[in-house]
Amino acid sequence: MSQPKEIPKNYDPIEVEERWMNTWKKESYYFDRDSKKPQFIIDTPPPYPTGNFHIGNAFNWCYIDFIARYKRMCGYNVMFPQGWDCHGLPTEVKVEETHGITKNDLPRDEFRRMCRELTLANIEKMRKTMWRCGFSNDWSNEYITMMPEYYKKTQLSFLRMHEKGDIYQSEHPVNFCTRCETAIAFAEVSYDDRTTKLNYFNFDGVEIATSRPELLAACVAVAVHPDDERYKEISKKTLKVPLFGHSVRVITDEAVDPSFGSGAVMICTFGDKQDVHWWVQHKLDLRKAIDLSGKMTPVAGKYADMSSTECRNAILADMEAEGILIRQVPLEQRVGTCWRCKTPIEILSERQWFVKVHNEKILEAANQISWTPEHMKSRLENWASQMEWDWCISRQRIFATPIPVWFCRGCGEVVLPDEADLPVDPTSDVPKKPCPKCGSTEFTGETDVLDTWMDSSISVLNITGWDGSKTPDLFPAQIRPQGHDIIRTWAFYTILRAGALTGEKPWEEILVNGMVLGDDGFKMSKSRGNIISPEEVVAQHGADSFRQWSAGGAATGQDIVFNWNDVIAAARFQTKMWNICRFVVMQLEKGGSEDSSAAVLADRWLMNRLSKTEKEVTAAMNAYNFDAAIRAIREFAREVFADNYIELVKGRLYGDGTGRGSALYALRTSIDALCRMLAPITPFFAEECYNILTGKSVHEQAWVDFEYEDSDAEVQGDLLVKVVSEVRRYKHDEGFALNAPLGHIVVYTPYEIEDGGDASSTLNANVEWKCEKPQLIKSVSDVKFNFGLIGPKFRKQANAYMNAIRALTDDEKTNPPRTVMVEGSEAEVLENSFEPVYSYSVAGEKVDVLTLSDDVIVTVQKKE
RNA sequence: GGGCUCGUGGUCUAGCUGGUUAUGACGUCGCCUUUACACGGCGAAGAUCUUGAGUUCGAAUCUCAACGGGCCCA
Repeated sequence: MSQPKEIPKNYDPIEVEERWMNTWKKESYYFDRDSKKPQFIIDTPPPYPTGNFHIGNAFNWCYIDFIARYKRMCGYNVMFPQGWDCHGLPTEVKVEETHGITKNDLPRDEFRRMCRELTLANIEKMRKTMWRCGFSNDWSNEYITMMPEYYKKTQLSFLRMHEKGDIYQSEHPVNFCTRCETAIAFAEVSYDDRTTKLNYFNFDGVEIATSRPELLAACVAVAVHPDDERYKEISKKTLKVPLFGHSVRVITDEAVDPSFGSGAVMICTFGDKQDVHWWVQHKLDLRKAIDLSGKMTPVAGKYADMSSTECRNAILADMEAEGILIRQVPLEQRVGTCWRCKTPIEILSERQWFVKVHNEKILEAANQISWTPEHMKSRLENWASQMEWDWCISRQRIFATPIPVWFCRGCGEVVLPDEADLPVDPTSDVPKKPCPKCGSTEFTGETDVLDTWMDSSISVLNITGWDGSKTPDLFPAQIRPQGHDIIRTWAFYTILRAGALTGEKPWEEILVNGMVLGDDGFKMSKSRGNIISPEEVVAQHGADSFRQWSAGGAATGQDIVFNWNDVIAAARFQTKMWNICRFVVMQLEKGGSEDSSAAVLADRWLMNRLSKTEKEVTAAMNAYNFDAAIRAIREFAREVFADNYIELVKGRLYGDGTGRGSALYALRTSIDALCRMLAPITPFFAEECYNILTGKSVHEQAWVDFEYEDSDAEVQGDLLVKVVSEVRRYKHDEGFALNAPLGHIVVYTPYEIEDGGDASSTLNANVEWKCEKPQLIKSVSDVKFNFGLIGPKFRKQANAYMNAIRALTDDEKTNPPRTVMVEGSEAEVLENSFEPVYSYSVAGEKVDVLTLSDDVIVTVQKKE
């Protein structure tokens, strides 16, 4: 029994949450490496430290925290680590802005130091928000990808994959952002619609349509479809490129669309991905017309040094002057752009580092992983099966993990550091040994750095303790929770890297959540002004309400529209629960002996419902269906527990006669189970209630396992509840107050019911249960069919059969004949295929009659 | 253009391994200040389940098509 406490009348989520926030210890969430419990390791997404933990992150973290807390209660040794994926352009840009510099003004080290400082400050802000949201992160397993202890592992993974031949360097076309002056991976390309012009011009006698005239200098061939009659005689000939004068072949290829433009297309190095295809397939020359900064090269002759736009205009003008520009038509196209700065990407050929993509292995691993929701797997499959280029991992930036490589100035040999010397920065460190090939001691350090996904795609290896020596004991993790927007990046690359470094799948399961949309249904963006921050929601309604919204706002995997109403409804549910809790505590504190089991009908009925609810919630939590879990909890708490049960037993509780002890037992058992089931979703609220009730922490309790089956109590209790609610409705319809005294009620039922006086007290009437048929006049008002029986038997004649039954007399409906006529032939009347529905009227007595079902009749004799 | 996904009362949403009266929340309306709660209780109104076709005795649920939204991609 708890100490009597003054329980505040109102629940103040902000006060309660801040109090627990300051009481709880971070140590209680640490993963225990010596534990005998089964492990449950979560490969948490490392967010980009922008300084703002946005609502999409918070939603994602709610799911993770529900899982972490639930699994702890189920007896798992849980690791819920927190990572930070630090490297990247936005921080570089922010530092340049803040300090009014460009990255090339400073030594690389100095610039990196500034980036690190900003990142650490941002991380600190985000940690605060996460703790306020009640997330039970394991801060002893925090990792920060920009720190030497982490990027040392990134470099080690590079060495390992290089050793195996999975990493190579080559000159190959790559997507390139000429503004950021760096190569980018396909995953970093986004697409924008734009209108441009399709220019038809005379190409040495052949009409050609192009949207990129500025690439004329880079033209290496003209292609036509092999079956195109218009170009039969020019195929395999050579043409002279206008304005530039070099000669190019005419090739034929099935991929040319004869209906687009003139049906003849010029191939440039490189206008688009298709050009790259043709370039490889037909072994064409390489003419680089655009350089890394987006300027035209000497290959462009007199147009050299122009920007591509200037060059485009100049070439069009020159074509016009030469009279070879035929016409221009508007063209809708989607153009690939840099996802950071939206500059249209160019495809340039430069020396880059690549990781080999083994599609089949990735698909194989993906198939060994359990996907929730299942259909998300197809996104990875589609992406993997259409990958054509290897993963370009080199970037021409500064704030990133350096590629640990030197080039020998004597012989050009690639020189790698010893593993023991990691981490290294080849731009400032030097190899400790001379070149193994030529003995030279002169080296050039690689200035390219690694794609950030090279850091984050080893998150699971990092948290499981990979050091390069073997596959860690803790590997693979149990689950990867993440959004569907990064399936083709983070999920894909992680599977790739885990396969390359361990030969295994990275996790047993992946749980994919949806995106958070603004309350207007659109993606949140500054320009729409529909951004909502988690801090804003928490400040108004508390973290628990926000968490309930996350759980119940949408089915798992669906995009979720932010909705203040749902947050408010969640806060109201807590108020309701708070009052239930207060009621229970008040009753318990009134004293009196408490039974050790449920003895009275309503109590047994409640225990039966509680047991069913527990099973439903457990199944939902196991399947990560948090919406179903919170829905089942709310339904039990509100409808079953508060509105039906508590109203029913108040009579027994207010008195001190028999039956009070049984009710106290039922109240305590229910509230205890509710607190524990709510603990993962509303940790603050559940803790406050549980603490008041027991003085203990709910988060140290085991998950509910309440077995109770009592089918008599279920049937009879349902009837009791139904009778009470029907009479309430009757009172309402008759204009009585619900607690007005009513007189004499008789319930005729097919079985004996002993309700312990609950119906009488709750209805304020003398309720009598009679196991007999009432003396009433009965008539048949309708027929109820059993479709499950009639359908399969009669098939197409089902309707005709049912019509024949309806046409029977009332007497026949009660005592059916053997056969009826169905569509002109005699058909057997199926046993149990229908039952008559009766209505009743009164014989003699002056009572009102309520018909609950065929065999349950309630008569009400109002008080005189 | 392709893949995935969604389209359910005014709004948001559950159900979607086909079966009798389609879930809940917010909003609306009526009644009730009953000793846990008016941030409440009781009740009511409100849905051609986007459209069309098909399968079936029976479709919100399965199939196909169309229209519309979203995401990812070419």
